[in-house]
Amino acid sequence: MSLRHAMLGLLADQPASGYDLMKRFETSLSNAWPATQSQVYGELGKLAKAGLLEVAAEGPRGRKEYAITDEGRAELHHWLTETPPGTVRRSEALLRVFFLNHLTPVEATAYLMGEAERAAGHHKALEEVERKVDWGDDALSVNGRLALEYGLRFTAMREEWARWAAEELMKSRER
Amino acid sequence: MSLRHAMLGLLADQPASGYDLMKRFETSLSNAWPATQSQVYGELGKLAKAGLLEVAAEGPRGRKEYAITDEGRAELHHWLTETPPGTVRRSEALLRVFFLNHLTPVEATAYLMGEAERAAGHHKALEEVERKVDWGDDALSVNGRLALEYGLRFTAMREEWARWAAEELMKSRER
DNA sequence: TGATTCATGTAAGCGGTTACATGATTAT
DNA sequence: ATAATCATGTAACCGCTTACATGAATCA
Repeated sequence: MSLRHAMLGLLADQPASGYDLMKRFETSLSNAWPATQSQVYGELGKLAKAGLLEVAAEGPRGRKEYAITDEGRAELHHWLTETPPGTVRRSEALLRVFFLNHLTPVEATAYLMGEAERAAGHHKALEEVERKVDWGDDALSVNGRLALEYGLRFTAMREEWARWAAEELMKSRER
Repeated sequence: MSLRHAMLGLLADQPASGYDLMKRFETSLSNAWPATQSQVYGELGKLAKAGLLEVAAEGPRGRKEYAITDEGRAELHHWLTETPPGTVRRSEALLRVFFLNHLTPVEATAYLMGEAERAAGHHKALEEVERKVDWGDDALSVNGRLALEYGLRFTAMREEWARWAAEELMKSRER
């Protein structure tokens, strides 16, 4: 149930509509926890019904601006401090590694080199973000930079690993 | 639809029952693609109906041993070589980083240090696996070692990042 | 006036988790 | 005997994705 907490976290900074939240998901959270429009609107309704949010204002085009309640803040705090983060991680890319023996050496190497390039591309994209965003000293900038650094280290690690793995495979094929 | 390909990949090595597959998921694939018992049995039925698997033999206790068909092998090969790996990665741990500003400095640091320790623990567990498994020169050993190395690098990276992030947070709080 | 942006919602379907339910065979 | 292991299946539920559906307000 991380989506609801992601939304509570965003709304803890300032009130927003579903539409606003979607934009914020796309720009900041998309690499950690993507969400779709229908999901966001659905969850807004549930959170309001549960008393964790309330409709603070209504605007043109049926716009509903949601604000977090004290109960919502308490739930966010509880989630952040009392519950251990879920650790279930699925990686389709890693899964494939287990089946590389069903490919020819050429195909397997091609896959790993492709992985290296995908990681490198992702890394470059993150560097681009780092350059374009003007980072302030505000809380969101600080947190965003921490998350970005995680992404940079992760993509770098993935590229290095993939190149290493390609070499390992070649070595073991020689034997 | 990675589960079906994970199952095809396992069955490409040798025929197995649902029960066998479950054990293999638990030992080798659990870190890349966990699966539950009900999922495995359900998918076996679907794959057999689709002609990618067939019941090769029946044993005691209603045991059904499934074998991959040529069609199944073709599908596995197609998946491995023609389709790009899905890249959707959700990380609850990273998501929380975006909301660290809603915690006190003490709480936030505690969270990051906890992350570092969780990563270190996971790292140690993988080292334990490395020590206990007797790695041969067979295909599964080679692939397994590649995947294990990925895990080792990943957990090391996470620990380092978390310690770095905790320091960064302290620095920015001083200002 | 016509395109773009803002804005909200519903419905079908899929993959995954948890829990329930049953029973045969083998090892102690 | 009885406990552990082997073995298969079903049902309810939840979160997420995709697609559909509608329309008001603003900008060029």
